[in-house]
Amino acid sequence: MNERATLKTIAKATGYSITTVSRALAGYDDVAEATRAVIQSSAQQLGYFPNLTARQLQKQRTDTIGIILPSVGPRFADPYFSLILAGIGDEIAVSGYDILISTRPPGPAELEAYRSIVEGQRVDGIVVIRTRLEDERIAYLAERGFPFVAFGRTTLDLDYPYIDEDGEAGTYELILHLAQLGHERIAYIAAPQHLTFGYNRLKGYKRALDDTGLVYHPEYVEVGDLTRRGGSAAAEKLLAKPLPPTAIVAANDLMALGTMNHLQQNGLRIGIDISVAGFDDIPAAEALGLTTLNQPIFRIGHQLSQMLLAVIEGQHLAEPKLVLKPKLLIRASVGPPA
Amino acid sequence: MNERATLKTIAKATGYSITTVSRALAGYDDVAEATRAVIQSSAQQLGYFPNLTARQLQKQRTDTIGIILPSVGPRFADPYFSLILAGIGDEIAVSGYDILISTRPPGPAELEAYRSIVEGQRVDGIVVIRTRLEDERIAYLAERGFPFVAFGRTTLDLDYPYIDEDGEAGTYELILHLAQLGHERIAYIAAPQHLTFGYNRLKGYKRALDDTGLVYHPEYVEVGDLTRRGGSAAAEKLLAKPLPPTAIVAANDLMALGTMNHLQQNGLRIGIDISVAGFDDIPAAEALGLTTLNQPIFRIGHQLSQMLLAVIEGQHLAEPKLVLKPKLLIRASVGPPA
DNA sequence: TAGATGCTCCAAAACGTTTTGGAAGAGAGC
DNA sequence: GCTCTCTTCCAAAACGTTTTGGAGCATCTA
Repeated sequence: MNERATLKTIAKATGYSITTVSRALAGYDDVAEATRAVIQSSAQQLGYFPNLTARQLQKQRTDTIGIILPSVGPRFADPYFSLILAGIGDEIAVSGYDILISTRPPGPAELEAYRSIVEGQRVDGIVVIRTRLEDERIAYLAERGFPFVAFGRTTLDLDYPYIDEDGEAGTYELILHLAQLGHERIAYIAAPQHLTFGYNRLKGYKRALDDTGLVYHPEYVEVGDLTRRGGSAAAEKLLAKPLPPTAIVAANDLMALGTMNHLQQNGLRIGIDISVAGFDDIPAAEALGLTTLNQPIFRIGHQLSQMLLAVIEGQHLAEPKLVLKPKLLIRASVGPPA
Repeated sequence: MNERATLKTIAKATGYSITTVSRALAGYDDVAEATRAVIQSSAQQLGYFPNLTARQLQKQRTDTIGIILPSVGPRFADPYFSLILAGIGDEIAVSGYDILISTRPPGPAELEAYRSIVEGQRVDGIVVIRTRLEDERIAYLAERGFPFVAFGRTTLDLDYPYIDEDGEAGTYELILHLAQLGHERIAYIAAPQHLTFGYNRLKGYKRALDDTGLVYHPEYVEVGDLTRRGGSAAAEKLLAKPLPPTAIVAANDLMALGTMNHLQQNGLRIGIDISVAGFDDIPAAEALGLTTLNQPIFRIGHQLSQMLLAVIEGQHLAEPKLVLKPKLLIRASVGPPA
């Protein structure tokens, strides 16, 4: 690395002051066009590029937004995260913003990362994804008054902008569909219940059972860890019941895939001997004919970006709270009970 | 946002100088334990947190590495990117680093982003992923002498650290396997040929045909855009040939999935009427029984991180160039020709 | 008692930028 | 000749940190 050209370098080279050099390059009109030309050509020749860190310090803004991701291995392979990230990154880029990503295990280190990023002034705003019912991250950001938007609601009594899916309504519709097909023993592989979406989706399951006159049996509900493996393990337990379910609904597609794996290994024909459904509509779902609920995560990422930028600029949000109903996609993995 | 506490605030509050406050908090031993205690408690009470931007400016390092991702919509959903990102992020985090992500469309804006991030001193190092045969990004970084590692080789005559898969050997082995099963018309859906991995994988295909006495027919090769849709479109063209292939190999799993979709829609049974194989072993591949080549992308991300950190610290790399052979996974999507 | 040694502390410079508040000089108007 | 207004420029402060190179003072040694 050869030494970098700074404003001072150019100032020395051209004989003008640092101020003038700065203003010339920034396009201010209190510098003569002739001098501007001289300065610009000198800058060009020296390969000058402004030190963005210094600029950030001075301007007190970073043109960067932060996202903290849960680590814990390849779980991140969860298409959910990559899609939302793509949506956010794509959209935020057109406004000239970048994304700062910290990966932390959930827990104290995670909150510490939020503090570090916020108090350390490394970003102008934050997107919180996969909210929890009592989300300390949101509590912190709201209390701190720092610009942020969330993908997901909480049970906290706080006023903050978010987008969320209506996981309850989606699951409700799906269960209803199964009930109408004649299923009476519908098992559910739930997501961890401290996660908002996990809680809401399970709520939809229970409400649908209620409304269709079916009884809610806790033994037909397993909690999974959102991975394929977890889905497979839960399916195994459900199949071992004295009276196995005729349909298994998973709280996300990844677990539904795991369920399908396990069922097939046991010689069951999906959609004929037993029905399976998921939630998310990840790319593999279509390929496998998995009945699921689609939410346009990529576009939600776009919208979250736009909302966050508005918040950062202190604009008033027309719709600070958005709850989107997912779309039921019926595919071959679901059929009437055997 | 209430006003932030700085070193100056603490200095005023405690009566010590900024220097002493700074050194007390940084743990230097030239400050009395009594004063340190006073300063620490004051910092605590004022909720002090160092401004990381200022620190970066002073220390001339950011503890951040940069990655520039191609934008272009949901394509990013490509599990490739999310996996490598997860691998890098996970590993880099344990050393206290963060990741700065810019998403740019390939082209001049992309190179500009590299310049901005490098010259603007926003990161200490960069990971270049999905290299191209003549990669201007690598040319730039190498010429600039900036710390970086790449996932992928180039044809440039430059000495830089990288990890790459042996896409040629992998594809070669796969084609060989098909040939041994008796396939004679093996079609290939290639990746764009300016991408290193695309070029290498196709090379393996050609070499395998040669070595097995099969003839390379250009009309059995389509170039796809790496998406499901692209795979499906390519498969359609291949099926329309006067003498359709008995096996279709795609340069990545996503296109293989698209191919499977298309074939199934046309009533063909995968692995029986026609064989399909991919490359990458994305999560869906196992679920669908897709024969493919596995490369441990997540772990490669880990290794790339470690290499980059070593480069940043100026260490000598034991193995600056690594080419990994992918592992052939034979699944139900492949069988003898009908 | 002079000098040396340790322990605490701090002023100032530095990182590289932007912004503030003029100053110097030229030309215009009276 | 004097004031006013433009135009062009710049010194200095500011953003918040770390580092450099001492200074002041008490205690110890010879």
